[in-house]
Amino acid sequence: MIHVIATKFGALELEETERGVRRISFVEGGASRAVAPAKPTNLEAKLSKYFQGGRVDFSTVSLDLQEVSSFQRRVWEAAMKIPYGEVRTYGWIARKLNSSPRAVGQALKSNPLPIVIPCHRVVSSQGIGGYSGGINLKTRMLKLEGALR
DNA sequence: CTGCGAGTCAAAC
DNA sequence: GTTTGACTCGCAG
Repeated sequence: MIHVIATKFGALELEETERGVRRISFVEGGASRAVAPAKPTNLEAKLSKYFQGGRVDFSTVSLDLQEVSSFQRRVWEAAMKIPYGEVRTYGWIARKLNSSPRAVGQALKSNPLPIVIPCHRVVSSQGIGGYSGGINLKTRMLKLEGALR
């Protein structure tokens, strides 16, 4: 089941199964393709609330992750523990997992569930760091959460 | 302050 | 086997 919803950061494509959300991606070309679902799912309701600036807890959302390495899973789980409005550094996660900052970045890059897995809350110790959806997007989401000075 | 080198480790080649 | 990062730390200029 695939839905496209409109947000102020562009259209968002969601793929959900009976087991949970499988994939989230930002869609090129803005919100024109957005379709209002007849019956918004729990996840869609949370996402629209989030993009309206609401403090949303995604930790209860059920996930349907496809085959991934155990390392990726550990990094994503660590990222989901970062509270709303706060940030951590790549090095912070690396030390927690006995890994290295670059490896953490690699795992976050392949995150299939932006926002639900808040990879945008992971920043570099020297600056904003990177983001697979574009640094611009990362910055705006952190501002939305009030996590940026 | 800025720039460079080395350390690091999972993934990609 | 080698190279490449969404990094970090330390140390020169």
